[in-house]
Amino acid sequence: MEVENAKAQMRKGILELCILSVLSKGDAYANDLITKLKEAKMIVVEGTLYPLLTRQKNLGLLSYRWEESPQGPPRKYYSLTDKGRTYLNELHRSWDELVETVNTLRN
Amino acid sequence: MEVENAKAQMRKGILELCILSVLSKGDAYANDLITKLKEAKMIVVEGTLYPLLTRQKNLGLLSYRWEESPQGPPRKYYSLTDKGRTYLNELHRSWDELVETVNTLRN
DNA sequence: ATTAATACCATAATTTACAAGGTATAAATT
DNA sequence: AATTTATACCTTGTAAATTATGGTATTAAT
Repeated sequence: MEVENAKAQMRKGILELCILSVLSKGDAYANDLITKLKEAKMIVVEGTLYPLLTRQKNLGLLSYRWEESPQGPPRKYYSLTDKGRTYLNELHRSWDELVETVNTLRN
Repeated sequence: MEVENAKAQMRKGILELCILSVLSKGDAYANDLITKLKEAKMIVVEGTLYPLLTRQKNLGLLSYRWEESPQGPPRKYYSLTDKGRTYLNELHRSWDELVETVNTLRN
């Protein structure tokens, strides 16, 4: 049980990196993101995702446009901005450093 | 600035793994840990470390003994228990999975 | 006796993810 | 025409964690 908690903790803070990574490969709306992240075993729920997307948009990392849905209300498609792309690169560097750090401590 | 925040976020939840990793190589007291983690570029502050050590001790992952200091008050040396060692192995597995997940999303 | 260095710990505030619930749109069903 | 179903976005309250801050205690040196 404790391990589950630890895994959840580890995932925190990496979500941002994962979301931007998915968007770097193509625009997506919320459900796309949830599906793709779940496929990669990175679990996210709506209540976590929506505020995060809004925050990234407010920071200028993302933009969005409305698009009709084949069924139901319109979808908000998010797109990585130039600023977001730059930021993602920095995140990737930080992530690599972190992996290196853990390896160092681990031996 | 935003990147710094993100880096801090990423570090969260990985601290536990790092602390146990350091202790797996030998007993240490709080300042030892801070020094060694800082050397590996994993920044920790006292206010984070002490509650974490206490929690891990309460979970039975760590034990401790008092030892005289050459200067100043006695030191609390923490030691990994058998349970802690088992737990650390599980954390390592979780960490490897997480690295794999991020790699998948990243391409 | 006072100061300085070391060390442990507790409390309050901020931040974050998550659970839960709410609102709205469009198509299909009755 | 009205209701149901599926989809989609969003908000609020709660629980958990880190961090900032400050406090207490011990030892040695001044």
